[in-house]
Amino acid sequence: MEQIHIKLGRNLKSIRQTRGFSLDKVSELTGVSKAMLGQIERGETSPTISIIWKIANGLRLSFTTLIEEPPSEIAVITKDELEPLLEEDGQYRVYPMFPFDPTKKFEVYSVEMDAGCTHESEAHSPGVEEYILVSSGTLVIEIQNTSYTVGAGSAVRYAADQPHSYRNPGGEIVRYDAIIYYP
Amino acid sequence: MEQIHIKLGRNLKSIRQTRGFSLDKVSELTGVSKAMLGQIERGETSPTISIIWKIANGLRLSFTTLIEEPPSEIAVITKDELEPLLEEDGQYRVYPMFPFDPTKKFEVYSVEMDAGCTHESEAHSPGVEEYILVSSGTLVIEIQNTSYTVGAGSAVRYAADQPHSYRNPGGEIVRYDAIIYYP
DNA sequence: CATTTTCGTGCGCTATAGCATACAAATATA
DNA sequence: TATATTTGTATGCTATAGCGCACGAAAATG
Repeated sequence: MEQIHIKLGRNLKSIRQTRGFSLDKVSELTGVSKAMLGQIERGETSPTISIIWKIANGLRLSFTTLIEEPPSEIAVITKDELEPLLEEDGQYRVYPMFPFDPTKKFEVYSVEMDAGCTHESEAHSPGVEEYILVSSGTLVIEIQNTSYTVGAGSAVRYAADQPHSYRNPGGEIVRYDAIIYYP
Repeated sequence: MEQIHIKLGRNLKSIRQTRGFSLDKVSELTGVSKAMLGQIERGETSPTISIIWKIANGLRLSFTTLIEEPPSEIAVITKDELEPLLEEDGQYRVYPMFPFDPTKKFEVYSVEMDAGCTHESEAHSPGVEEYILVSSGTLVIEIQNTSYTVGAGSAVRYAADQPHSYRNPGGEIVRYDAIIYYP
């Protein structure tokens, strides 16, 4: 994950420049010192929320405008370059394809489960939903004492604010993609 | 304006408690020290954006969730308790009824113009819009070398990214409400 | 050109963000 | 009731956020 204050600096500088402001002008509008503004733009510092608030106020910016990723950027991720999270003795491997990002509301990862493997998952917070898309093998999901069998090409959605478990009963590896949505 | 870090602390504490987490648990989830989390909740400190980022990430919260005002609060504002911004020798008085708030995208103020007064306004940033509702008297707005006469009960909307001026040609006071929208 | 003004960065200093640790109160376990 | 365990707070200490000021480069003005 790229450092947040780098993003902040880039955004601030681009906003300032498109408006044709100097650091002095922004300092006057926001009450933040010119030197500090320069450091923020260069990503040399991680400002406090008070300073960010002053900047957002003085420049009449919404909070997210300062933090958000500049739109439409292409990101290609391959499993090879990712370090999987290993559980169940390495038989359950989680690849964080699109890790959680506070400016969004979800995260996406791919999972590989070896034959015969079982994985228990704790209850998440209320309102959290999981979307599972099985791409190969057959996955059994148990939730509220009921088992759901999901073959390759099928998908499930369920409220994840309760304990649930994944099981690969077959003889071959199971692969699925999971989307976790946070309300 | 209430200090932002007070709000942040309140929100964080309420989120933590509804999820039934201890400070230790949150510290473990976020990588932020327990002591710091306590201080943030008590509003004793203004954390840096890096820390807020860690918290949002660890708790799977959107950025705004931490900052936003708890919904549905009643706020009553009267002009009497507001200090107006005086311009044009006090003949042009601006009352900030709902000052800009980075979690919203607009601000609202009421204006009083004495008889014969004129006020010039600089061009705002691109995309900014102004909504004017005249409540008493007659206001003349000049924009792009064209004059628009707006009587009591009427309203105007225009792109404010160009110079514009307000004039009260009549013999009585003019009052109007203005909404400034920032894209 | 010479001179002034405007711009961004570098410097030294103070206040405070942030950590690890220790502590006191409350709750749980015996 | 005594003993752990878990809670939040208080205490130094270090790193750094944030300021005012001054500097050199660039642009503007004469």
